[in-house]
Amino acid sequence: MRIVFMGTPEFAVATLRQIVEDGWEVVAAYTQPDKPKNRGMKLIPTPVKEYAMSVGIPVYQPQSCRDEATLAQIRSLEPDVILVAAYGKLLPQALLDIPKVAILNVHSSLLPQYRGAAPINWAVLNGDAETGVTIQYMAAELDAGDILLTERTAITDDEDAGQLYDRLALLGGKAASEALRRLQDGTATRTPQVYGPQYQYASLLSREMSPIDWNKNARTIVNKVRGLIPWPCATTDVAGARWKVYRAEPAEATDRAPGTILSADKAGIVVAAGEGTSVRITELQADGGRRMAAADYLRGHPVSLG
RNA sequence: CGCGGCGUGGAGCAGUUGGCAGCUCGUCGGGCUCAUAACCCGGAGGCCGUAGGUUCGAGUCCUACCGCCGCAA
Repeated sequence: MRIVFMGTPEFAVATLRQIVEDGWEVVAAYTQPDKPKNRGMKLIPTPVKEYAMSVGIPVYQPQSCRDEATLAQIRSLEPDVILVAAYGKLLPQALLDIPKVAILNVHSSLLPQYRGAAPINWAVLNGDAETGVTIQYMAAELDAGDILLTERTAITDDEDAGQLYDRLALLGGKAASEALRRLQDGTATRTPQVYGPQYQYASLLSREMSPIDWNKNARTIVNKVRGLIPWPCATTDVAGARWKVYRAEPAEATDRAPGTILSADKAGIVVAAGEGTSVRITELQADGGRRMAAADYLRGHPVSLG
């Protein structure tokens, strides 16, 4: 089968790498145009572009997938399957109609739960015990396509969204490869999503979500810390400094007012939270500094209790 | 040329208008203790990111470069 791949970040690279290594014929890779990023606003190639070029797959970076020139170009590749993983743009119906066999998408949640841009983060933010990946036949409506297969995986209490991202990326790659195999074998099934109000939409994260509300209970706060990794990260302002909190865990019960610093030592910085709970911050990053253990931070930055 | 912060013993930081390089932790040795991540005494460990410049004298001022971080994306 001739496969056209579409994807952009590291998550997509995992899928592309998996199908390449499994021997599927990838005739082209579509990815977002290079954009000015990072300090100095240098033009940075996308992870998919870098990987595709390293294995000799032709790379295309159209500004839009809606113009006729781009559509014609994809048609000329005569794909049996288009495989999409975190491409970053909505695809028009005209594009969905191109492949002879199917257009599939790797989505990092158990659809129909968490349709949208940030499914991995929301699963952790909500403290879910389980998530997974879904291979769907793409539909015009975002993440509403029929399901080809799902793979489930447990989320542990102390796993952050960044770690889960890496795991789901690998799982997604394997699932995608399996889906291609089923398409080729003729054993692929097709199950419509049954959507309802019980399902949450996983909207894009924003910096406004960062500040920690210490009136919330410890579990909720810890989930926020885990869920907002690696961006935008949970933050809190302490004694004139702003901390990005990278790792935290629920600590002992307390009757002190939420936001009160109960202790600051080698074990971490314990802050009172809501409902009589408290949170131990064990890893953080202050302005201008690098990410470090709370114990390291305290050596050069005395933190007063209260 | 997008904006800004920072590079100082193993770790995290301070270093005032240029004038002997400090603090907390760790580490090593000794002491106290039933005991300890506690406490006391003592020691080792720094080309102050790199290369130039100004100066009697530079961690500190000037220039370039390297590296790290945040914003912005």
